[in-house]
Amino acid sequence: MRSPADLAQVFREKQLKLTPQRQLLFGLLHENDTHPTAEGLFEVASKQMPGISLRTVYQTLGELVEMGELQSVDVGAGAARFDPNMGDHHHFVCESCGAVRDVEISSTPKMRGIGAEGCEISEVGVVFHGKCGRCSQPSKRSPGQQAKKASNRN
Amino acid sequence: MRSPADLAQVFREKQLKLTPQRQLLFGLLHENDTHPTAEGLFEVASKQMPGISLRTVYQTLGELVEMGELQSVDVGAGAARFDPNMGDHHHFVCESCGAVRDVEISSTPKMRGIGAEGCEISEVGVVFHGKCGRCSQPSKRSPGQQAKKASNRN
DNA sequence: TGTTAGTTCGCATGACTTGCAAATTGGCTC
DNA sequence: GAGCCAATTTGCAAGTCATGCGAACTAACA
Repeated sequence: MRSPADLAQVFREKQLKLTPQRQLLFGLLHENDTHPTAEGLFEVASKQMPGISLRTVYQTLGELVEMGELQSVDVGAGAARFDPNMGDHHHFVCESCGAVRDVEISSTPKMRGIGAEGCEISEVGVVFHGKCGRCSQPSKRSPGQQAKKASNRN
Repeated sequence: MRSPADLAQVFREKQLKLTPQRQLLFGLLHENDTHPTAEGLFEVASKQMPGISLRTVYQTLGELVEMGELQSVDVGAGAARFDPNMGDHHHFVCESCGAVRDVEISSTPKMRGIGAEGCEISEVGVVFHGKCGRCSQPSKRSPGQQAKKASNRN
């Protein structure tokens, strides 16, 4: 994802208005690698701009995804996550605390066998499930089961 | 997934009742490799047992997943899919017709880099998105955009 | 400053799923 | 076969996540 300043440029080119709501959301996403949900982003945004609507957050995130400036990640645990990292990467989901992390993999998997013929693959998504470093250490207190609600944590 | 007869045995062992609803659902799942949604399975089941409740379908599917006789597959396109194939495999989703297919992959991806240390991986899910053989053939009429509703098709 | 197309926002709605409690029933004993 | 009881089914309500709609608002340009 570009810097907020670059995004302003892109918006101008596309004749999209640079509203305070959008600026705030761009900024929050840019400084954020925790893969927040729309709801999570809304909560943070609300603190800085009390009147902002959840509807606007969904709207803006949807636009950014359409513009290819943001990707929507579905890790199969409730709400969609939003990831400003548009590089080639995949995700790890901690099933204990719900945190989502970007990961690299050693090689992109290839389909083979029955299903492979005649299919046009446009995208491959790899999601690792397990326990993150913090949650798998038995000595320290686990962050607890928050997978369904965790939204803006690391 | 076991045959319906074997399942009856398993149920008896676990002191679970063998109701007509369960028998019907086991049978339908067993003869089905289309990864139906709960709703899709309910529609088929309703034809053979008009009074059956969608609630019961969800309930029964949930039990089978808990028992490890069935897996719930979230391909990030609306409702969860249910897959009686418990072997090690992954999925291909046609973004045109919504069909879900089992696929094998050449090797299971490995995490590396920043995210890898200290994480306990319990499961790796790979989902290929693209167009299936039928939908990618320009000569034939495409089955159309049904990804959000397709439930029990191949 | 005036205009206007693009935005925001609240509400309603839709899809999917689960909780709850009453009614029903499978499987057991007598 | 009758009776019992816990498991199951069922309908309804409700929760979560996401989007459509239309009125009110506003950024950007003349």
